[in-house]
Amino acid sequence: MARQARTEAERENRMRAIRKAALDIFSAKGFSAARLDDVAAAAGVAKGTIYLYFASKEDLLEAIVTTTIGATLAEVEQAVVASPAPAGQLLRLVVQAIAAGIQDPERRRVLHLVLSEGARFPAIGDFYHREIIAHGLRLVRAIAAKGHASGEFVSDEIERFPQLVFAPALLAIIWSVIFERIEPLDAHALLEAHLDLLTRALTRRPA
Amino acid sequence: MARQARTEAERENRMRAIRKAALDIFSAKGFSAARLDDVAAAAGVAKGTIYLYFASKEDLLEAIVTTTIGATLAEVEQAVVASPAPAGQLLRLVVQAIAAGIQDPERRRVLHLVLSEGARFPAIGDFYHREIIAHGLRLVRAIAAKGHASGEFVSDEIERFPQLVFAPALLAIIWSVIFERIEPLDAHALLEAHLDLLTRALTRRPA
Amino acid sequence: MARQARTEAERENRMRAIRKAALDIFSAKGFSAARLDDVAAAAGVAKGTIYLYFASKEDLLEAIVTTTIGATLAEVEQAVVASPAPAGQLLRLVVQAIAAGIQDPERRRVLHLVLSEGARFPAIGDFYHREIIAHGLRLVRAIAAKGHASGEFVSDEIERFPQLVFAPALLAIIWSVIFERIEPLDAHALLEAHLDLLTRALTRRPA
Amino acid sequence: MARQARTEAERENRMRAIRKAALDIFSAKGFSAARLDDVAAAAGVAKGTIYLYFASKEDLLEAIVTTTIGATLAEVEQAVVASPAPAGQLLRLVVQAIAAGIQDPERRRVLHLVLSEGARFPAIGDFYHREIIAHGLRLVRAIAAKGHASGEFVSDEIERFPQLVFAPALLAIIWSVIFERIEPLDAHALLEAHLDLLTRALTRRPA
DNA sequence: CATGAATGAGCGTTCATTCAT
DNA sequence: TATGAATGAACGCTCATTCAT
Repeated sequence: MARQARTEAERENRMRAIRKAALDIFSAKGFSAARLDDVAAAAGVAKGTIYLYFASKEDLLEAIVTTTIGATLAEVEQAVVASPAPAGQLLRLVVQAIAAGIQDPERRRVLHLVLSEGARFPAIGDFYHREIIAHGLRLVRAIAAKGHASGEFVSDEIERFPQLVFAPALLAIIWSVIFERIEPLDAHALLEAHLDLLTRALTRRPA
Repeated sequence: MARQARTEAERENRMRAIRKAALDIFSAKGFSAARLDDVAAAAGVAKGTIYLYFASKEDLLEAIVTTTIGATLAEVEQAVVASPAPAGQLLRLVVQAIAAGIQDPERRRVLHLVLSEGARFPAIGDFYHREIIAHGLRLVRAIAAKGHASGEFVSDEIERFPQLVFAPALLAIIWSVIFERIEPLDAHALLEAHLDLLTRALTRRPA
Repeated sequence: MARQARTEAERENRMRAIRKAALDIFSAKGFSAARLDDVAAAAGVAKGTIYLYFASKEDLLEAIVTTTIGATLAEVEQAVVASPAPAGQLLRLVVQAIAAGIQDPERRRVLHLVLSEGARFPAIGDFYHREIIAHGLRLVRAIAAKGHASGEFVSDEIERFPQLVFAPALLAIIWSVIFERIEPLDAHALLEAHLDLLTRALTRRPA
Repeated sequence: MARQARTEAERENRMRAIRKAALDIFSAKGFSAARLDDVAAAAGVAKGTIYLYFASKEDLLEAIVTTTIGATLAEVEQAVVASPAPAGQLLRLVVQAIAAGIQDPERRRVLHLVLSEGARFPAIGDFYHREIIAHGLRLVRAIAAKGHASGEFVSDEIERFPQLVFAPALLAIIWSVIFERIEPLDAHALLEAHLDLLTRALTRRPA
């Protein structure tokens, strides 16, 4: 029998362990095909124990997604809001934050889960849009508006479609899960190149 | 002979109907959660009939993916190979072909299936990489090389990372499946903006 | 694999076999404690087959009850309605019909199921009251009224409480299931005695 | 000593509370379907505590039955044994004791438990027969014999089948659990009518 | 003693696959 | 070839029982 979790901290540890195990199994097999037996085994608990912490398999999936929010963007948001730096530099901060964010394999797996299962579980799509996507888009739009207003940016594409800033990161995540073993991709360098292109396309060049 | 031909045509029709139905169901529920009962019902055949045409549920999934290859890129590939047009224009052709390719909801569903299930079914990942991805990357690389050699393109980012050309399309597909209902996205305009940015960044022509 | 039931008659046979097996198991273990594995084994089918015929375990229980209605009382009802015989004799017919009805061990088991599980499954209580109880009470009341009107019966107890006519049968059923092995009870003789008492009490003829 | 006594009293209180709660839950859901979680909650103790007082769920069921013996019949037995009263009057006492006994809803629930689960748990059947049934039958037989011997009773039906005296009470219990909500039944009046019939059938009438 | 977290066997139900017709 | 009844392994979830605290 696993040590009983009587304090709140122990409880939280136990939940984390189960979520971690579930993420591994869900990522490997897909949510539907994953078996809670395997999750339990991976977490080192009995099957029934999972239900002491999560109401259902689906609830466990949602817990995985909702507890793995990157603080990354939030920090950047803070830093950017009142920064006097030029827009180009702020954009660089954002892309670098994204790059850092998808460095962690665990977070990458969570993101892939969102992409794979989000369509079937509206709660996940809603949550992710509300907590992550919306913030990211707002942030990019703010920077784009600033750059546009100051004359630093020559066009408004990323103001209209801030998603363009994040698209390569999305591709990197998917690539790492599906095609990495066939043709490796240096996600970091990819985002560097992306940033270079973005910067060159947006910022006014010296005469 | 005629009888054989008629039978063969009927066979093909039947397979198509099953694949079509399966795509609908798989997309709606996810591969694992989808039930062949529903597929059979949607295809208007008995459950056992499916097994006369496909060896297993997984085989059916692979058949869906492998038979829905866009001829689009192949055509473009033909057109581009010996074209005397400037690289920027060729790139435009490619992005427009991509835009056209993801216009069709059916193909979008197939692509989402690849993204969702590709990780679990190497055959799908392999196939998709070999038949679609590799072609696309090679095509973009060829254009990039041409543009670079002629001095039309000032940098080599998309030669090193041709994936950057496709990333927004990928995002559009995923967005349409997960976030469309929350926040609509005009995929066509998105790709237009993407092309503008890309062209400007690569050619660095005066604003 | 059990022979496929393609005709309606075969289907009905299969259903009957499953119901029969379920009755055996439910009676032996109680509805809740009974396992469908055992039912399937007893019926000679695979577990999944049960679900081709019954929507759920509970549905199977209801099917057992609703398909084992004694035609007995119905026949008596017919016979009694327009009979010119004295009420005492009609009452005798009813009690004898009851006696015959609980002779069959299978029907006795069904009745015990109703008594044991009826409290938890209102549908069963409703059905049984509507299809069996109500008929029986109405029948007895009609006889009692007739006897009373003609002066044959000197009192109205069984008109007010027709249940009194059936009570010993109920006891016999329960006794046979719980106490028979400890102290046997001759249900037939019990009902005979009951009828004697009843007749004497109602007609008050000299000893 | 005092400490021991207090502890013992507390122990008994605790057991009573658990039995009471268990009776409620077992009655509502049936023994098998009842959950000890609910019993514990209803008793205001932790689930594990139940096992400090009862060896198992089944043991708890048996405890409920064996501790809820009506003192009623025992009292009557005492009163009847050496009474000079006529048999008819003694019979009246017995039936009234029965009526009083099933007035209490708690005892009615216990009786229904015995009827529902007695078939599956021989210990319960045995106990109930030994402690309740046998006494009741012996008592009625004694009265019947007395009445017969004295010439007060004209026949021996209830000597041969003393169960007939109790049958309506059994029916009343079952009715209250299953059919009451559909068609109410006045148990007290039912037993009154039963007694009237019995008395009229048995006792010699004045010339 | 009391608690309630943990266990793990168990069960109702599902569904991909098979096969008799 | 097509059907759909039958199969039986599998899985999510439950809950009586145990045991560390």
